[in-house]
Parts: sequence; C-alpha cells; structure tokens
Amino acid sequence: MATMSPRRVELIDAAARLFSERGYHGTSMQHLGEALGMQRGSLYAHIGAKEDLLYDVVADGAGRFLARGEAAMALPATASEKLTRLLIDHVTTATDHLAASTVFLNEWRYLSPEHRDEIQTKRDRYEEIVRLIVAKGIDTGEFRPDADVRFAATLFLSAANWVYTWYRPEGELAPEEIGRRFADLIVKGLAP
Amino acid sequence: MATMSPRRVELIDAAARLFSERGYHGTSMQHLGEALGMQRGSLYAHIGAKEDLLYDVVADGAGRFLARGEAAMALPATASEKLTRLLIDHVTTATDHLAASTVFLNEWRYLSPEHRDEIQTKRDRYEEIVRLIVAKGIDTGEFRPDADVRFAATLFLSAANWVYTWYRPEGELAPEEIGRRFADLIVKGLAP
DNA sequence: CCTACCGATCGGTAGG
DNA sequence: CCTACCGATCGGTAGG
Repeated sequence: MATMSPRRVELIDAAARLFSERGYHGTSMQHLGEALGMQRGSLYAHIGAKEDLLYDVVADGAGRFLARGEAAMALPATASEKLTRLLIDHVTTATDHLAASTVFLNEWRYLSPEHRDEIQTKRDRYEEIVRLIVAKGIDTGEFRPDADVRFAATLFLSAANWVYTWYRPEGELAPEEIGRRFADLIVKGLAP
Repeated sequence: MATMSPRRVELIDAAARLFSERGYHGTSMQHLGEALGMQRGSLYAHIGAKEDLLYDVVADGAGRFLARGEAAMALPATASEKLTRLLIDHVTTATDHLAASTVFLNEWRYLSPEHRDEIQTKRDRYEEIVRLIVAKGIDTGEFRPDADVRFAATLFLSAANWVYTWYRPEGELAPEEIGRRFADLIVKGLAP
C-alpha cells in the first residue's frame, strides 16, 4: 500500500467507478484501458489479474467501514450516542466513496474464495460491533430490556447499507442529516 | 403470459437462479443451456435475446411486490396494521422467491432503457404506497405528528429490501416472524 | 432442438 | 506502455 504507484491508484479509482456502474462482469479490461487512455494489455504492467482490482476496491471499502466501527465502539459515550455516531459515519463514508461502497456491497460475491473469506470476516466483525453497542444499551437500561439485539442490529445495517441505492449527491439532504434521522427512528424504536 | 410454454417457464426459472448466483453478465447462454440440458443455440427457439430473460425475471419480481402493496393499502385496517401486514408479505414474498427477488433488486439496472423505465415506474408506485400508509397514520394521530414520512418509508424499504442478502431458509426464524419483528421496531419508532 | 457457423470480444501473455 | 498475438468464449443466426 505504501508503495502503490500513482498509476495503480488511478486504476483502482477507475475500477471502482466502472464496476459500480456496469458490474464486475460487465466491465472489460478494454473499458478500464480506455478510462486510463491506454491499451488493455498495458494494464498488466500494474496488476496481475482483473480480480486484483476487484479485491483492491472491495478491501478499501471494507477497511473504511470497519475503521469507523472500531472508532465508534471506543468512544466514551452512551449506546444511543455511539449508534447515532456510527450511523452518521457510515452514511457519510458510503456517500463520500459511493462507487467503492457500491462495489463493496454488491460485487464482493465475485471475489475469489480466499478473498471472499477475508472480506466476510471483516463484515462479521462490523456486524458484531453493532450488536455489542445495542446489547450494552440494554444492559445499562438505556434501551428496553425486551429489545431484540439481532433485529435492531439488522435494522441498523439495512438502513445503512441500502443508502447507496438511492443517495444522489444533488439531493436536498446532507449525509449527516440522513444518518441522524435514521438513528433517531431506530433509537426511538429501542426506547423503554 | 397465458400462452407461455413449459419450456419457457423452466428457462425463466433457471435464469432467476443463475442470474441471482452469478449475476446477469456473469451468466452465459452456455450456462443456461446446460441448466436445461440443451445447446445454447436452441434457447433461441424460446426467446429473442438474453435480455428477454432478465426482463421476465425482473418483471415477475416487480409485479409480485406491487400486488402485495396494492392489497395492503386496500385493507380495512389501521396504518400500523397495514404497515405490519405489508412488511410481513414483503419478506415472505422475498424469501419464497429468493432468486427472482435477488435479481429484481440487484440486476435490474442492466435492463435496456425501455425496460428499466417500466420497472422504475413500478418501484416508484410501491414506494408511494408505503409513504401513503405512513402519512395516513400521522393524519389519524396513530403516529407522532413530527414523524418524517420519507425517512420512515425508506427505513421500511431498507429493512425489506436488505433481507435477501442475509436470509437463509435453514435459519431459525420464519419469514413471517422476521417481518413482524421489523414492523414492531419501526412502528415503535413512529409511536407518539 | 441440433449442427455448424458468424464476427466480436474476452482475459491474459510475449517480446520489445 | 505498445504491438501483436494466444485460445477460449461471447451472444446470436441459418438451415435443417
């Protein structure tokens, strides 16, 4: 990562954009070459195979979300605050990196088995973080005792992960505001 | 539709399954031929082009969801009851027709522009139905007056449309129960 | 529904 | 980074 050439970075950017628009299988090396103004064969000076690009894009996306998750969990704050903070960060991250997030969420299943397993582990960890925050809120009495941890976490993830399908930068609501409103609704649903 | 041959029905079924597993662009006519035990060229006795199959699968999915939506709206019931009923029906439909629902939700963007527009209209109508139910609940005082109609509807749709990514038939919860728990959380979030 | 074929394009490589 | 190429496969058609 530290030694990644500028060309490789450009290539990953173009891959994120093209894969998000046309899908991984709908994007050819030819398309990628045109996006960078070079012959498709020349791309192999920078990568070993097409799947490397998918992995790079997906791993970037996974890494970003997970970093926000770990940060939210480490906050000295109530469960409601952590949940709200994380949902805002999640939405902001998804919208700031819309192409990469789209690829992360809907093309990751085309990764090679090894790469897929690695990403699955990160997804599992992220989900666990959300559950831990909800469970903590129940413990402290902040959320109602009969709340369903798994369903509350899944509702959180559903709202967060569906944003990329409808968010448009020209829309009237800022990403922060979107995250906040979802969090309000969910936190109210969890109130005692 | 009334005159659809058994072979064509088999073909659409196989397309739903394969497109949901490998994506539209990741599925070749060769794959489809193998699934039906025939040569790929022979498939053209039943369809005009590969895209016809995508359209058939997506249109089936869209039609099913929309029918549930219109039915829920027509119920003689409170807004909470309609919302709960629709969410249960949505989840049940998505899980009963998991492959077609998956294709409907994540391959529809590869339709031809005309077909895409037609499906978009149905999606818009479905979303409108959810909003109308929420708005009605606010009018009658069933939901709190400051509830955000668009966000409540989007939270509903997010939960409903994310199910296909994590639902597994061998899981412990029945689809009805999944829909009911989501509905409870959302309705509680809307309570005055 | 099959055989045999169409031109185009696929991901990837060699050699410079 | 390009030229020139590899074998394989793509969606689709003709003619039977």
